[in-house]
Amino acid sequence: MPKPRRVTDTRSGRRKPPPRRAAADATTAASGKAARSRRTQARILDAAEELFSHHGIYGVSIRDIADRADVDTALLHYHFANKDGIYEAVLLRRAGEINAARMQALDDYALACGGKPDVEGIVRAYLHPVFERLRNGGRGFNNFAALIALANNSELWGGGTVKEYFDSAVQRLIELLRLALPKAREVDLYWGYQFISGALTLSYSRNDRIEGLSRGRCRANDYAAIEPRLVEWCTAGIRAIGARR
Amino acid sequence: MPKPRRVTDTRSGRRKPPPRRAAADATTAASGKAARSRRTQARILDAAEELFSHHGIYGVSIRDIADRADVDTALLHYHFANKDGIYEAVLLRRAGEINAARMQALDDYALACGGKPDVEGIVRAYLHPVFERLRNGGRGFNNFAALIALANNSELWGGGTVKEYFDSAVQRLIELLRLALPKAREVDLYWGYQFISGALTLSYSRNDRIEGLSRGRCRANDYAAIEPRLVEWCTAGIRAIGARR
DNA sequence: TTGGTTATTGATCAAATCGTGAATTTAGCG
DNA sequence: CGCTAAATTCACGATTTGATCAATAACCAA
Repeated sequence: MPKPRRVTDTRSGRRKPPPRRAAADATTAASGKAARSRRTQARILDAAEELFSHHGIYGVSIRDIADRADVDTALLHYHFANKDGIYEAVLLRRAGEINAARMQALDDYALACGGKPDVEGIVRAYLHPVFERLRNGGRGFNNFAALIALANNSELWGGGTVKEYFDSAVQRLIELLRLALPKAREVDLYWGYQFISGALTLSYSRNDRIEGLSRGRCRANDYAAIEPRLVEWCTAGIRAIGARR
Repeated sequence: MPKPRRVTDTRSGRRKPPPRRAAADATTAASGKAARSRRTQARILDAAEELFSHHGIYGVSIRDIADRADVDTALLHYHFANKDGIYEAVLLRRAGEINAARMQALDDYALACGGKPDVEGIVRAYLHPVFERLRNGGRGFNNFAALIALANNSELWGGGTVKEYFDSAVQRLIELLRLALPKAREVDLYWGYQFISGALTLSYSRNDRIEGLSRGRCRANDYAAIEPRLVEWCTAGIRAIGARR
């Protein structure tokens, strides 16, 4: 049975000298001890990200990660204390960045529309940063996204803490929708977000079903096909749901 | 590492006398050896269903299931050969029934509408059987649904085989949508289904986020609130996406 | 060079896990 | 009743897993 979840403060349990990444300068210098350390940490996280996204958190052992990253298992404990630490580090590495990008896109649009946002523009701003990264972010981001999809539709590890990293952008999204649809009821907007989230999540999850169903006419990771359709879909949905009485 | 996935034919690997449920009569007789056997199997599956839906497949051990079902671990091997067998049995127990119900609902509507289906009616027919069971199917069905949500947004065990149990109803759904929207393009209907599926899946997954986001104004399992909104949402979305040029 | 700190490895432990085969109970049948 | 086969328990072995500790390698500063 999974040991009692202790999502908070896994890091404090560490007994070995903690790596102090804080003091390191922002330069991605290719030499030096600190740089090397950072590189191995990244390699470990890349391996963990990929394996976790495929097999789920409990389906991957510390040894699996160490093998794939080509380091000793003890090194994982040295850098991340324990398995929880690795998992959290994997999520935190990208969560902040993507949320910030969404926030930025929404703010940009809020400015550009001159106080008169419309649903389609809002939805597009909210969705685009993710699709952009799905297309150009390399395999790493796609693994991360699949992992998020896994965590999002379950209460597996990190269920509590990590999801909150995305909350601020969601609140901003709803705030803008309120401006665009002043007559819509509060709860309807929240349900609308829930539906957006579900469709988006499935888009980047590891789920090939549509390929079989459509007999190859749709490819599951054809993000260029998905993005515009999802924007139209959500726009129409929100307008419909926002018109409820 | 998760042992090499062998989703197909886990049952054949069994080395002990297979339980022959085929010959059993349909009566749910409360006495007799076969009946007792069936009851314990059901208890095992109930336990497994609940645990799997919470912790994922790799997060649950055979012992966990045995403890909760209050039987010996060896009995699980006797009835289901191994962990894969239990997992598949959990899914198969309900997958056929829910798919058949959906099929029936779609057929009923196709008849009732007199050859002139409209999007809203189709969507409602497709969604209703699930929501009905989410409300009245007892905790067991809700566990099953959460497990499906988990499997649907990942490629964990059963990813290949089991999902296909739902395919026939989906094909029927799309067939009807084609009638309702003769000008829509094929691929757009498939993408539409994908978006429906995503939103629906998130609805019955174990994901409380909306409760925090809405500061308690929406409850994640308030299916009476979700169903009508989801119908409106999907109807509007499909119409929009079907009007693409 | 030397010495100290950090990063990394190798060997190993205790606990947990899956699975098995022998033993025991239970139910039906002549 | 007594026999047989199915259902269930008991005890155990092999392997895996997360984690630790001492020992070594890499780096850097004096």
